[in-house]
Amino acid sequence: MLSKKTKYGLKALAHLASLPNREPVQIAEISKQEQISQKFLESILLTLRRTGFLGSKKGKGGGYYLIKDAKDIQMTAVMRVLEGPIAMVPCVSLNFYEKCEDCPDEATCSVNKLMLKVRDANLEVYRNTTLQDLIS
Amino acid sequence: MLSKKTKYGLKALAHLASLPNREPVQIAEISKQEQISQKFLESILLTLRRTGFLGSKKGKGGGYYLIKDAKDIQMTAVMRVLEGPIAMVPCVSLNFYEKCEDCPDEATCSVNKLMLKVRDANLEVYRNTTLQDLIS
DNA sequence: GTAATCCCTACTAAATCTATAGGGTAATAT
DNA sequence: ATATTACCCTATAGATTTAGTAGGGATTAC
Repeated sequence: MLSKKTKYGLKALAHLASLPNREPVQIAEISKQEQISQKFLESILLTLRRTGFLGSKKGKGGGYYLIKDAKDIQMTAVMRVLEGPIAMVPCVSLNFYEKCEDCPDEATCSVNKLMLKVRDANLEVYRNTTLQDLIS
Repeated sequence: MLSKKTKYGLKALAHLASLPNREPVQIAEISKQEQISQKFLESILLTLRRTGFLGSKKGKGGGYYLIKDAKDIQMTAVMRVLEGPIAMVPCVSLNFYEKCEDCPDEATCSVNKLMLKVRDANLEVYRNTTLQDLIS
């Protein structure tokens, strides 16, 4: 299940990407238009700023704006930041690899086999999808 | 994240599929070999029996056994029973479709767009993978 | 200075996951 | 028959995660 955090984060990014320019947009504005709890959205946008997707401007007339072109923002990066590892088990994760305690041998593990395929399929999608592809 | 329920269920199915015949195997045996809490495994196997993957035999010499050939068991079916819907959001689910309350229009929703691709990629994997493919 | 706006930490209610407890029921070997 | 084995079923509880809420602090435009 996709978390609301990811869902809201994606919607916010798409919202910003669909604007003609990169003027700062206030949290309240996005929150209202996308029907998201303002305080929750606040923490999500903060995360997206810290991880390099957004810039922000304080004070009156401030808000958040995209730092890069929408076509240069891959879903792999967005999903990892918002949803966490793309792999469904740590033993097939590229960026967060961990051995399973209970699994004696990955090479013969049925779960590993299946989840490896799933990870590859998902990576393929996320790598080939940019923020730009989600708006239009 | 893959739930332990699914992980254990897959391991149990693979365990049964890797045996030369379809003699009943006791819960305790699977539990021990695959390092799974016996009581938890018990409830998982029960689910798999109720949903038509396993048969069981009571009394001495009893246990669980596969009802169908491993090559005839698609991962789509297994995953739906153990992990739930394959789609990450209900609005792109084939079997559990639900409209999002907060989303005015699916056709222009960025989350919908992305999750549709992800669902298709995952379905492709699960449809083309059988239990037989996981043992080798 | 003041109002607007983002920044940050801590806390909490609810849901979900991962079991565990404790028996009940059916089948089998003898 | 009876003891034994093993599956069948419900309820509950601890741990973790999710989805917020509360409350104030810092910065900027005017």
